[in-house]
Amino acid sequence: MDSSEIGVAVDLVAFTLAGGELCVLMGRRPHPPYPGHFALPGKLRRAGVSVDEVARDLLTRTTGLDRAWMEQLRTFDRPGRHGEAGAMLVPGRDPRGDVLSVGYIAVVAADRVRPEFGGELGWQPIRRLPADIGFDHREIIDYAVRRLRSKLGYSSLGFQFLPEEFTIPELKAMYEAVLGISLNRGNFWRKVLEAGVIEDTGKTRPARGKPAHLYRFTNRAFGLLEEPDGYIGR
Amino acid sequence: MDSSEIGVAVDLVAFTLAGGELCVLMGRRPHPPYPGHFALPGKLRRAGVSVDEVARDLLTRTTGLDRAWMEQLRTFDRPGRHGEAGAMLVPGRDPRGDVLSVGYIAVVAADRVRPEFGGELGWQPIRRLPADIGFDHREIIDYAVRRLRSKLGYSSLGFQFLPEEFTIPELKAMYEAVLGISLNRGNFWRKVLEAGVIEDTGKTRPARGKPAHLYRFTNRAFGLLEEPDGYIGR
DNA sequence: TCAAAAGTGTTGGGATTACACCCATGT
DNA sequence: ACATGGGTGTAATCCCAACACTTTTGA
Repeated sequence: MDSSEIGVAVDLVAFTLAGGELCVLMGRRPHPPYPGHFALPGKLRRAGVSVDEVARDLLTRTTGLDRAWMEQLRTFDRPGRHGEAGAMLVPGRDPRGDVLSVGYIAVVAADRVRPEFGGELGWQPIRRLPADIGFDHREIIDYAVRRLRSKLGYSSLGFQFLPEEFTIPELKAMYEAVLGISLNRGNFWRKVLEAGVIEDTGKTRPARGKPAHLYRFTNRAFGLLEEPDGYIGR
Repeated sequence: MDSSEIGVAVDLVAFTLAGGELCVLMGRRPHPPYPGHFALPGKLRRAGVSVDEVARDLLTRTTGLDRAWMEQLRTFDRPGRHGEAGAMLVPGRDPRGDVLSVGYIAVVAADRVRPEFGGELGWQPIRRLPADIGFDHREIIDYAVRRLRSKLGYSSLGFQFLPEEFTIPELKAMYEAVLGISLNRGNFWRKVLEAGVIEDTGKTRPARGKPAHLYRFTNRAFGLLEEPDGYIGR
């Protein structure tokens, strides 16, 4: 890439629930820049291919899934500062050149995750992220976590973490893992049932005590309120 | 621009209150593409200059202001579809080529607006937008209005529409104009005073009836809750 | 029969809503 | 004095957090 050209990259922040914790998909970089560092899955946008398509391709290549909840996060841009003679004074977000990154956020159901896919990739718990993260990817992840937590409150996004059928305690555990707080059992119950967004399947799942009812998500109530903000894909 | 290259543009959605209505800054295009159509102020990003800087420069060139509340909105990208022979099948968002746009949103105080600046530019009321808007700028504006209305509820953004000193009825009128709804006078009063985000200046402004107190914004209360981006933590 | 986890009911208080009423000023 | 718009009080209601209690299973 010529130094006067601008590159456009797409970086993907894919979340899942693993081991009861909120995790993000990252890999260890084999080559410079930032060799040995962790980084988000990323790819350069080529002419004629939209960033949405690049993000979807990234998701498929890294998780094996071709459909999941995704939306654009933000564009991250910090070019390097050059002096009179053209020497670099302050490095930008990508040492290779002037590359801006369009961040995407994805949520993957725990039972759909295939960790072996994509070679070096793995799920990193958000509460114990590696210290050596390349580029500005730590900043991108922090921003993505805030957006995720925020959207959990006013959208049906949370159900994307769960399998087709789930119990209310599992639903509660998901909220607690993502938000990083603990919720009141009784109040959570009433709230989620009165919202009318889940329906009983009639089945139950054995537990250590009383078996729990299995529910499934129904978009009946959310559908009216939720905007088609960033839903990509069918 | 070569057909295999990617262009990065910045488009600015600048809002203000004019004539008691929410308005957006637009100009009429003198040249193709979309000659005679309305469009947002926009500019190509050149190497070494961040999109933030381009957006700030756009604001200065169009409104004469060098500081105002601004934030990145989203990146809009829809390249054209080409057939086997390279012929265009479906046009993209910019007929000139493969240009993605990083949208920005700005809020300008009504008393700071200089409509004569920037030649052809003018403020268009959001409720009566022109039918002939070029590119995908109508989509960008609609998205920006939704974001603006949403952020009004959980951030101090609204005060950016008003001059340094304002009355509570003026504050209420601003909220009503931006949200497009009417609010209860008495409840608005209590809510805004109990929030502790404004302080009395001691001065009054004459009105048709009883003179109204002049207040000024104090970020004391918001400062603790508001994060850099506007997300409120708990 | 006891522990563990699912599921339900009750209650007090803070926030929101609707609306009535008083106050200060120009004409 | 009266119309106009600023400013205040209050009762009804809704929502929510806290917490105690009951139910159903496995060991």
